[in-house]
Amino acid sequence: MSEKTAYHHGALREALLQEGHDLLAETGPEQFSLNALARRVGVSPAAPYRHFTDRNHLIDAIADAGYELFGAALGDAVRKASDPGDAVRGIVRAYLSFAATHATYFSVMFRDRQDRPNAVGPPSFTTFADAITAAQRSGHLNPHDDAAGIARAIWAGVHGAAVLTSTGGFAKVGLAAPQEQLVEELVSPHLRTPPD
Amino acid sequence: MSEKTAYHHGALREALLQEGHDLLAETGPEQFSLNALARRVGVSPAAPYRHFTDRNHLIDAIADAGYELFGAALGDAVRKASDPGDAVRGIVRAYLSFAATHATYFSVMFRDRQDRPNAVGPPSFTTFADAITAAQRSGHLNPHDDAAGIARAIWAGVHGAAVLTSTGGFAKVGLAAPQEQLVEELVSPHLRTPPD
DNA sequence: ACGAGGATGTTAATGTCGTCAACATGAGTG
DNA sequence: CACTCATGTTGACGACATTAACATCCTCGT
Repeated sequence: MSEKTAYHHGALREALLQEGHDLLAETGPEQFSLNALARRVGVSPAAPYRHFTDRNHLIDAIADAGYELFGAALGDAVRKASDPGDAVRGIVRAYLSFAATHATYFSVMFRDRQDRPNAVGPPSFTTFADAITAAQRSGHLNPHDDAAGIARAIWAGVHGAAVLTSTGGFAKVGLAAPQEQLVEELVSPHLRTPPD
Repeated sequence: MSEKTAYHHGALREALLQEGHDLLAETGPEQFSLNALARRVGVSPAAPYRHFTDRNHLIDAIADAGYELFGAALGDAVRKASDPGDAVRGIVRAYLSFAATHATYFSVMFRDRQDRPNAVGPPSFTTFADAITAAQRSGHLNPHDDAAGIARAIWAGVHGAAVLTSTGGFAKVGLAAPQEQLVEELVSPHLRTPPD
């Protein structure tokens, strides 16, 4: 029960993560204010410190939630693919989609922390390297470089494309392009006609 | 003349830009404090407001200085190249070098401003598109896509590589690689044997 | 049932910050 | 030599992050 002033919020941690994400979407990571978040959730400015040691740890926790969503999206893309070549295309598409759809998570996931060990370990990214390796082994990728090199090139390409699209870098020089076209441009230089 | 408490600094604007860059290198853009900078330069906290409307405008001005250096570096690389194919390689190498050597500028150039028109217009980037177009016209690049598509792919690749190298993304999954190798991996998929 | 204690919130205080208004200085110009 | 505009200073305000000391209440062992 309880409908009046409950001294304890009950689910503060989750509320902070959820509303924190929304506030982050409105203000950006720099202007993000812990006090404002507390106000929004209806608790005192000191309350969040019972759940997060620090303003930065709260943002990091939100980033972690993003990493989970991200990893799931990439994993799904790989699982749904019909063959390893398609898996690479799918993972690239999923990467770009995530950056566009969950821009808030994306921006917070890749912000560089100066002091702390910068960002948490994104285990999701091994998914990437694995998919590339599988595709190359099955003969869908150009074997003239080693798998690690192709993984680097594709990962760099898709990450750069995500950043330059979301920050408007492409648009600013008249290079904006629809996502599906980007996927092709990023992947096809590394593909070769699959063997039968 | 003047060796004691000069009421006027004399070259505050430049001092703020220079020391601002150094402070930025130490603290990162988030922790960067205008008061601390003023202290460091030896003026009152309000003095910078005579030269910059805002904390953000000061950082933007530093970013602008970075854009100039960056544009010059890319331009030099193109000028020094022996042929258009080499120009592409050179520009990619210059991009990665800049991100590594001038990490402070780089990080501040590409931070996304939420409110304001995000970042200034980087005219340096047309250099990029131009070099790609020239290389393709001379037959050094694979013509199966249009020039804009190749420009997008290479730009995205090199930008992503710069970011993932400097933030440690590559290293974190055991994909770190020396710069010269990266250059090859990013450029060669788009090259074809030049015509004679 | 009940009471102790830990988890979770609150209040109050500290020091820093960004920013502004009001005032001071001083260099150059008529 | 007086004016004036650019450049600095002082002092103040409100917001912020963070902490210490105190309040509430849920849970669990008895």
